[in-house]
Amino acid sequence: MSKLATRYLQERGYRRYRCKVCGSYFWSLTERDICGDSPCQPYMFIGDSPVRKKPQSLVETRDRYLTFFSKRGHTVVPKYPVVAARWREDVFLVGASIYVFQPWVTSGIVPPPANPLVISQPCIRFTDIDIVGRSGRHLTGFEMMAHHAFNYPDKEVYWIEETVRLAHEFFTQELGIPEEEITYKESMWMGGGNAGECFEVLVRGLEVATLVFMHYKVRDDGSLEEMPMKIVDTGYGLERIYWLSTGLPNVYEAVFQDLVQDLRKIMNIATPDFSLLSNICKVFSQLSSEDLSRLDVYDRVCEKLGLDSRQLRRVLLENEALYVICDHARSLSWMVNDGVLPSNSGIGYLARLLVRRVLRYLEVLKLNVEVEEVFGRCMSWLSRIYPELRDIEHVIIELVSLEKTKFREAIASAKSYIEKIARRGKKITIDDLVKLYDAHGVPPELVADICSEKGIPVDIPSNFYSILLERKQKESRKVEERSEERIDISGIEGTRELFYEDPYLREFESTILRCVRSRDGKYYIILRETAFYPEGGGQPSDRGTLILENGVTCNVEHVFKVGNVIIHKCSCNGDVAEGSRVVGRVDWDRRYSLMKMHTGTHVLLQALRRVLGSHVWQAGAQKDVPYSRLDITHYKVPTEDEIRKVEDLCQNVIERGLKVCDERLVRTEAEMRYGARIYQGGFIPSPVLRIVKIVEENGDIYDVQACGGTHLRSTMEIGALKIVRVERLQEGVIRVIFTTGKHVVEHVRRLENIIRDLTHRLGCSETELVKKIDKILNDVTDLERKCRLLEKLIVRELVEKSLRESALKVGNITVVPVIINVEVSDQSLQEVAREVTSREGILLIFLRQVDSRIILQAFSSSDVAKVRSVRDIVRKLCEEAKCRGGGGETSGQAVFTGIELNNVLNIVKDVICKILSL
RNA sequence: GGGCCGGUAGUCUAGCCUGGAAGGAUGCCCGCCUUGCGAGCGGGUGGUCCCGGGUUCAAAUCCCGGCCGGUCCA
Repeated sequence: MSKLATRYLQERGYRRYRCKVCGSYFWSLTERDICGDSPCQPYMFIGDSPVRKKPQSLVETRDRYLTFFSKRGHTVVPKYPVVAARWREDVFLVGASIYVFQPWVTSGIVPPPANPLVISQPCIRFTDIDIVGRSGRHLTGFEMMAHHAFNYPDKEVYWIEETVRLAHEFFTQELGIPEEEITYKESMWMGGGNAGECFEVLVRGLEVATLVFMHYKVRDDGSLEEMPMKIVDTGYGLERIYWLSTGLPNVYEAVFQDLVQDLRKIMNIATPDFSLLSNICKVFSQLSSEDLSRLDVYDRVCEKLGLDSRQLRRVLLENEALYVICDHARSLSWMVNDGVLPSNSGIGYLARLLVRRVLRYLEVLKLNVEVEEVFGRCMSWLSRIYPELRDIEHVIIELVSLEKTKFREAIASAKSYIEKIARRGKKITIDDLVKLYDAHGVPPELVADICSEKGIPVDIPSNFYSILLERKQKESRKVEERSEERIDISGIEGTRELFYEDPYLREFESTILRCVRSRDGKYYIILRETAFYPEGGGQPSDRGTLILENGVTCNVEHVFKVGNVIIHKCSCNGDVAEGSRVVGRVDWDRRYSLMKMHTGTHVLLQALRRVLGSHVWQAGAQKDVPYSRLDITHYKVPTEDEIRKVEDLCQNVIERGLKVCDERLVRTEAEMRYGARIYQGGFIPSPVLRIVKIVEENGDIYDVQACGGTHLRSTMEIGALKIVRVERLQEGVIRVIFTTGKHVVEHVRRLENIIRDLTHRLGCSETELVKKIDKILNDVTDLERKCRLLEKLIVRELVEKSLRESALKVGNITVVPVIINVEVSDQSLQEVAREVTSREGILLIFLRQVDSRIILQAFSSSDVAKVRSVRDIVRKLCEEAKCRGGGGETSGQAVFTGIELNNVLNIVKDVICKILSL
């Protein structure tokens, strides 16, 4: 008997059967030979929903779910961000509700926020992106509703029996689905590092929920390891359940109903016949993902349904585009709101992919509508359902617009690339198609488009994307390894951290627990307690001195943490004895500056969020003196006006002297109290978080973050904050360089010095600086021109003199040797040469002495080249004399070494006469 | 994080494979034609060929390293 057998289902009359199509075991009230999943059976609910107690909207479906479980002892937990990277480093996006609790809760280190709990968690998955809008049921973004129970060895909440009962009652009692419609298919689920047996809950061909009984950890090699915890991990597809209840032809029509209609209006697309859509969807439900992603899928389906594909292709493609737009707009706005902006690398690329796909559909369909308008409609619809998105509506539209511009540029450059190939009379090969896509971002559909416009033949293989994939897989990857300083810390418990107990402590006494001397003569000292802050969280370590009781002084150069032990790297003027008492003195001037920088970073980040939008998250930070930097997620370099607003807001917070305080909270407790916005500094590998808050006068929170740094008591101590520079670090990441406190004054002094220096050198006042520099630049250009004219005058004179005095006539050719005895630019020489050789029958030879070498430059008229090319002449010279050189038809050069200028002149004359008279 | 493509007058771009006087278009200035506009014709102007190193007699071109931009994939 299966591990998943439940008394509950058996008592209700459920029996175990085996699906004759897929071979899976499943439980059903009535006798069946098909499991009830697609593709084993087609959808049977379209136009005929089995849901008797229908919810009226998506929101109502979610509310009823949450209420149902909350009435049955579950605590409702608010949703988490979709960007999992904020609290874990193994995945980019939340792909299932359980991701929120991995690995801290699932491994038993941290208690869950409630137990049992219920949540509706937005999730994003890119695995099926190619068939979104087409399969009828796939979305990149969806809400996974879930009830979770965490069973500890000493405390069981509930397991399989109760989970199945709750699920069954939800579907039958809350939604009123007749229980003979529901089947439970046995399967196995893996994800996020855990696994377990599961039930797929199926209703008329649609999987509406998965009940996972997670009790394995997945090892790195893929094998399973039993966990001490047993976790009920369920997942109910909000969108699918609502779709089921509407009986509409596909999930998109159900979820995005009025938005789809609105888009049809502005895009001038006719509403298709729903019975046709229903038939299509039923056929699609039985196709594999691979078949669905084929370019000719619509032709095949029409054939199957006996319909004319030419007419239908367009209709179906238009609707696919509509569905893709709705889905992608929702996923994108979720991601942007959590600080993910379109970019060429990292997680940002996934956001760009969403925008690019929408742009691609609009471009291919040639719909007479701008993408800004389309997203405008989407955003105003989405803001009604997800009110937190209202703030970023304009952000989405602006960045979509930026992406559109880039896409247009890509298409333009593709056009010129294609034209170039056509101009050369070549055909467009698969290599070209790959290059156009890979390097320019233009998909083959659009290449075909451009080519047909220009009447260039092109053949696009229908398996283009699999060809691409094959090529990609050949590329290998490198792995980096880092080496760290290794100090033996065995037997030492954690160092007491005085800098947390009192961040203002600058002098302390302690005992040396261990001291290791390294090969380079540095001492690595471990104390029982310390006020020296170790490097971490973007704050550099403290410096200062340790003074031993025997008078030896250690200069603390670096401080770092290994596990819970803090290590001081020092250079000392004597031997350091373990057990000795020491007095530690922190370089307070530096540390106090760093505290101003750190608290300033929090003030600044919050100001940036408030001025630029809630999509702004910290992407990295480094505090330092005299300048610190803060990297933020944002899609363009902020304007001067925005910078000014941010600075003003910071100054306001500084002058109001807001209180800064910290507290230690268990991870889940902190998340519940303050939300995911605490994760600004990146992944923190600890079950307990130190929360740093800046609190307004009325008790509101100005800023709250999980942070391990040393902070001021009041923002007033920052003194002043000035943004020094902003720059684009990568696409979607902006670096803000700023300074605080007395370093602001020093910064101003540095600027003043530069200006003063300039005014002194230029002999003008500050206000005249720009004008003066303009004048100088103009003068320089002017002088350069005059200089060139004079150089040419000199060279011309030398040439004329040679023509008069030393030119040789060989047949019709005049050989003109010119010795250049003044320093002139190559450009002037060439320009004169061009003038002279525009006459017929001239062979001009410039000779110059440079150091011990003699440089020859030869230029000839084009008719001379027909007799003898300069290349030949120079070659002959090199045979006869000690020189190296070469050239082309009408110009060339050679270098002579170890020979006098006059000798060179004679050899040159001889050789040229000889070769020209041959 | 990795791969690929690119960086040449104010702007767009050819040349790069196969090293040998940096070319075209557009803009700008002057002149001519025209009643004027538009346009056309002629002349002129504008370049650290992204930066650094190497190879070479010679590098925009070949090699190595950086910077910047684009793009695809995890």
